[in-house]
Amino acid sequence: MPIKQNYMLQLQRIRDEKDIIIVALQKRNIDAATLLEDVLQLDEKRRATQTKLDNTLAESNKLSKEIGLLFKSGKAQEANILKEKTGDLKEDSKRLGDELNTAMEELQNLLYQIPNIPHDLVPAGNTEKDNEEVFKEGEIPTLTADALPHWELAKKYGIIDFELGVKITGAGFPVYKGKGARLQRALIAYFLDKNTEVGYSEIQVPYLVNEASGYGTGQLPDKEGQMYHIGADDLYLIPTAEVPVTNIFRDVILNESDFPICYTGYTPCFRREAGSYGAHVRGLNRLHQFDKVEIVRVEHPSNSYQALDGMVEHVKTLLRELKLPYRILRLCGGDLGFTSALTYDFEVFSTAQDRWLEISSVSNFEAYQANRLKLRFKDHNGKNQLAHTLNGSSLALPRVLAGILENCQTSQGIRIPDVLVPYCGFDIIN
RNA sequence: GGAGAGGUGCCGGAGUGGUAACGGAGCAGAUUGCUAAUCUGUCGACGCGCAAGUGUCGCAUGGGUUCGAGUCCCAUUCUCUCCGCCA
Repeated sequence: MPIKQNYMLQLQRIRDEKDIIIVALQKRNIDAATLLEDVLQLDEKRRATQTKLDNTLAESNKLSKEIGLLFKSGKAQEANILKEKTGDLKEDSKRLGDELNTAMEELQNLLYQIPNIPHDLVPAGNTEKDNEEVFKEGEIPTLTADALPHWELAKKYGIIDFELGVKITGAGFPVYKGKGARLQRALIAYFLDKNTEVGYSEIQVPYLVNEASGYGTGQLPDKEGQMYHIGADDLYLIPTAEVPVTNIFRDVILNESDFPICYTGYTPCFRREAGSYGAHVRGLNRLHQFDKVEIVRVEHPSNSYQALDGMVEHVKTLLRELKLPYRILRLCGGDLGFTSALTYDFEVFSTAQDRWLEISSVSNFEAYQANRLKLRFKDHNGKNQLAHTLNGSSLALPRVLAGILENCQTSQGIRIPDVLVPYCGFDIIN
């Protein structure tokens, strides 16, 4: 009888460090005490059941073997006597097996409710107001009185058509035209080139993923309603390239020498954004479909924070070259993603809107995703350990575009940042 | 969409009801005077144990038959080949 083989390495940590975990999760404003207690109790029940089941099965295996040998040597009568003794064992093992599966399922459901444990650096706090600004760079231009927000500029120069998108699909699906479309393509190519230059290998992945992949990176079950779901085939449109790229490593056991693993990929991203309305979703601020270039790393646990810093530095160089004013925030516990241990958000300043727009989110998931993915590596002792996964946007296109339009507007038109000119083939939109 | 074949460990590949051959890779240990060879060991998950160890489960997935299932039955799924359709 097959027993479900869920991977529960998290359990060991909960057993060992329950109190530490409870304290750490308080940063997320979660009181996990009861939940963890339930987990431990259920775990105990599960282990007790498993021991009983193992013993029952061992006995019945032994009997079967004996029966086999008796039949072989022609002692059918003795064999038949033994046969009669197997009935109870069979019943017991069926009952225990069912109990075990139920316990494991319940346990798994509880474990899915536990978010990642925040890193020490994560500041306490509830909302985005409590995020900690750790870096700021770039000149915020002084705009003239007739400066326009990007959606007006987009209309004025005919480069983005929001209404047309509404006609074809609905709100949040803009149509990029002419130089607008070309600028998007230029940004994608530029980002991919910059990423590959520093060692990320370019990859193209599917835009639809199955349920297992959604669970692997943690979008499921936490963000069930945020992804577009194709019912007929039970597939999800990806909300980020993180999902397909990281799931490359689902059920994989790496060698230590495989590290570091660095991928970059461009994909469109699809998000339902259920529940977000209002002025803040105007123009390119919040879309249902947008383009993004992503970087993903799989690292040895001892190196993952160094890798995180490296990713942050790399994203900085992109914004520096684009000459956009930006800042970096260390997300507080309340704003931290479910699966992340430490996240840095990059925000570009939208001059005409007088607000900051998130354009990148760089995170270390430590072993959280690896636990779900069963992504491990063999350490020098031959033991399997969970690897660490990281990812970051480099970058999300629409808000970069908004930043360029608003910050680079002049009376002559939109001045394209120098680094993009070779990719665009023009230096001004007018 | 129709028809057929198939899914066995890291890879290759046997196994048609009695408890996963064999070959290779990688890794570890031992040994040998040296770009290497040889020998031995070596899959994963979970439980118990300080440990040595030991038990259970795993042959695509889920059920079923049986004292016993890789092997038989049912369902699902994926891959390949041919046909159809098609960028």
